[in-house]
Amino acid sequence: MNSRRQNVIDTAHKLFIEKGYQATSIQDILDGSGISKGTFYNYFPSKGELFIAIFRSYHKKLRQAREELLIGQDLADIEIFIKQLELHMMVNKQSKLLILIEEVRVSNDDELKQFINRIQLLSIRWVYSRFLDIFGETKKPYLLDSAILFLGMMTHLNHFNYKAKTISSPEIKVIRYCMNRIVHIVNEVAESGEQILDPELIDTWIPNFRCNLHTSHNDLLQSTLALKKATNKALPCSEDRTKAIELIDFIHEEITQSSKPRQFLIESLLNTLKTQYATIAQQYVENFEENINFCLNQLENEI
Amino acid sequence: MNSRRQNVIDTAHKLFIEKGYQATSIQDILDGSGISKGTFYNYFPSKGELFIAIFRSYHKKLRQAREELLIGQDLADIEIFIKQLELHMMVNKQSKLLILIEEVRVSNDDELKQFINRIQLLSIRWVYSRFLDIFGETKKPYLLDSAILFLGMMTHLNHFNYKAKTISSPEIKVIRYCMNRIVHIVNEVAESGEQILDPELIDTWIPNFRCNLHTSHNDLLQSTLALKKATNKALPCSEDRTKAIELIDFIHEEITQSSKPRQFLIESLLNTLKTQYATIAQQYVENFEENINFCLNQLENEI
DNA sequence: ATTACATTTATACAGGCAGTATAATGGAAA
DNA sequence: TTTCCATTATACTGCCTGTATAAATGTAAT
Repeated sequence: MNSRRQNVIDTAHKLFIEKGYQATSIQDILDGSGISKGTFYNYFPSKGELFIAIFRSYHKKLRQAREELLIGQDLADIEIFIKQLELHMMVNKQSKLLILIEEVRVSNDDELKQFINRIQLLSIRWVYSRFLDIFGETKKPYLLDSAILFLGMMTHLNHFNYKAKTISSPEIKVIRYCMNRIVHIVNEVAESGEQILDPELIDTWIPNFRCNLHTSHNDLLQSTLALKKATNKALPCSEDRTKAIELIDFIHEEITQSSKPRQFLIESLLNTLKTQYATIAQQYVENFEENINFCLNQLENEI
Repeated sequence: MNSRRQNVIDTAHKLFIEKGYQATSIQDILDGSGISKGTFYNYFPSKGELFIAIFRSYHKKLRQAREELLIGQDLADIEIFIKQLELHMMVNKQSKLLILIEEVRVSNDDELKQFINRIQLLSIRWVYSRFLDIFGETKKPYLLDSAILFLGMMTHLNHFNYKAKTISSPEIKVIRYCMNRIVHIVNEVAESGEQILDPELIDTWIPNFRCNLHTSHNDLLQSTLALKKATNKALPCSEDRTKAIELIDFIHEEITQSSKPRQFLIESLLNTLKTQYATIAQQYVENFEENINFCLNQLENEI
């Protein structure tokens, strides 16, 4: 049963928060969740995979919520970025995922280490891409450095601000403090031309990025064509038909052309497609959506 | 024998660098250094203490070399600070201590974790105190934040710069990059008055700081008085006597009054005392020096 | 040279860990 | 009822740190 599995995940998460990952033995988890060893290894191939399962469930929700904050907003608005950071910190505060990651990052489990590494890179890439939104293409050469600095500042300052429990500043203050710093930094380095790392590097660091993209784009193209065909059949009214086709084409282009497809846009448009033009044969829409998600996942490196 | 012990330390260090701390078993160390288990536990009470022994030997040398760079220099000179940072990075590069620390920081061994924690705090305090030298008392309220930001930036940027092996910037470029950033930051936050953490906090974070200082200062006073008495006896020439006494008093005050005694000054003066005024009974000078070192160690928290 | 002491070795052991293997048990669908 | 699958209990492998101990070796003093 799936709820049993989820119960194990929740129990383990609690224990990890209490005692730490390494210090929590599988026996502890068995005792805590009232299952037997056999069942545990039926659910998860290893302790490391259990951790990944915990992380994944949070990360997916977080990524969605983070993207939703962008809906209808100006991507260049720093305040929106700050809201996103607040969200991150809120989730991390209650789930203690960042603290656990710190611990797991250096565990014996090589697979787990690789996973964590990837997570960190993805978070750098996210900040980098948001900085690109905020500061614009002209500042691009300096934004990987800036993203790294920003995360370094945030991590450290947060850590010690957390240590100073009794008189610590609220999280939002730390966020704004670091944002104020980074805005100046970006302008400085752009002016002086100081660069440490070329932003191109980020893609080489994240494995599988864009390597299987070509084939999945091909699949997407197939399903797009099929969907358009079905649309032409389903919508006799020429006006509706044109609009629907335009919609489909836009989505397709957003995914294949943009280096960072706006997920919230795509979701909204897909919804329109499903509700407004319900006469289109469902199977084609579903197939289309499936391929879209596959591509998006690949862009996000399906962590 | 001590060289045997040192050999174990060196072997273990090599293995830790190759395979990591956790992945290196004590059996590996035994095989590598050709000793038996009994001898190992005769040398070190635990694997964690072995790690601490490795770290200590490097750290002590590093601290000395770092202080020596200050001799005869302007403490406010940023270039000197940069030289010190270069030294740090050079040592860390060959010994991989920072990487090992990252790993050990989250091990199961609570004592070890505490030790690492302390190391990190000491390094923050060091940067903070150097910032105080460089930026002056007027900027003091903002310098703990700045020290934390600086270390955060350096750590992160270095990490990823190291990752980009083939085309990575030299360390000195990273240091200068971060220094340029922090100079601007200090001025910014001083102007806008933004503060996250009160510098007073740093002393509360580092345990045992100044708690046993009183008694050791008392001991120092005793040996100072004894030395001055011996000096009076040993130096008939009134001029020499006055100079020697002034010297002793200066050292005593530097240690008891200054919150951060200048070690290079003290060392130099002690040397003068030993060579120029050799007629003073050796035992008193030695006792004096011993007490001085004890006090200094306590200030540095005898890691 | 012999005695006395400290260090070192070899080896067995305790207790804990992750993960495997397997036979017995339970419940649900066919 | 039988078949099938998830679950349980339990024992096991092989690894780890750290302890215990008796025998061997070296070393310094008598």
